[in-house]
Amino acid sequence: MTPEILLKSLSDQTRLRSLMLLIQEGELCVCELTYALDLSQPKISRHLASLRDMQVVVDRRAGQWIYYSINPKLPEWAKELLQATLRGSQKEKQYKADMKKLKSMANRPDNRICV
Amino acid sequence: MTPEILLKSLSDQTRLRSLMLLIQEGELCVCELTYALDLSQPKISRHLASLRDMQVVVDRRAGQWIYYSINPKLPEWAKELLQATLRGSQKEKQYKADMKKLKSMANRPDNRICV
DNA sequence: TAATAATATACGTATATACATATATATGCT
DNA sequence: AGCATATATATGTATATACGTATATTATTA
Repeated sequence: MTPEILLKSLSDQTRLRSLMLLIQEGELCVCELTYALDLSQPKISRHLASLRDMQVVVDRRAGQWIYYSINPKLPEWAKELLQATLRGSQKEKQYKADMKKLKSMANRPDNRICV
Repeated sequence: MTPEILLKSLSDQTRLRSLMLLIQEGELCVCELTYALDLSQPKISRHLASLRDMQVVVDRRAGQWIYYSINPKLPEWAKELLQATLRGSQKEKQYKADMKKLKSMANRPDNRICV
């Protein structure tokens, strides 16, 4: 992982919003992100795929659902960068709205691994 | 300053390389960055202007030279994000080469404010 | 096995971003 | 004033990136 790759992954708003939720929630499936961010499924899927390709996140399949989470193997500087980003994001309206929407989602798949 | 803006400013390699040198050196003029990064003057100038517009850096004129430095008013999370980026960058070949080139520059303007 | 749900991908298009080159502006010096 | 140096900007072009829509894939359930 290089700063260039990690920063590129954070340079798009959809990926940034997704990652901020992932940091907070541990792991989320595509449908949860689609709902929370109010964006189309292909759009979320495409951005998550690019995050996976860049090894910023990892995925695991659980039945129909594919759960994404921050790659635990990220180097320390990268994790700290993400945490700093989160601290900055938590002041933003958009971030707060996203979290609220996520929490309000009915029928969230609950077979997740708790983190 | 928002994460979106700061991260966008870091998503281009020229801006990233410039910022990494600025963090280390305190302040640098356009000609020093042009030399250290081995890029055209307009390219450096354009990117520094965009960093200034985004308020990531500030500038001051000293005679013919215009010195750029990290905006001291950046919020804490942003400074920490930049430091984390620096820690990641210091492992990279490119970063090391840039620093080496900078140090090797003859006739660096020396009327800088020490930081 | 058919139908449904969740996710992924392909493809054409639109937009943003960076680039090189040329030119303009500002300062210092003689 | 005239010239050199440092920096900035304008312009057209190329490239990267994101987008919407349609379709494919994979797993579950009836």
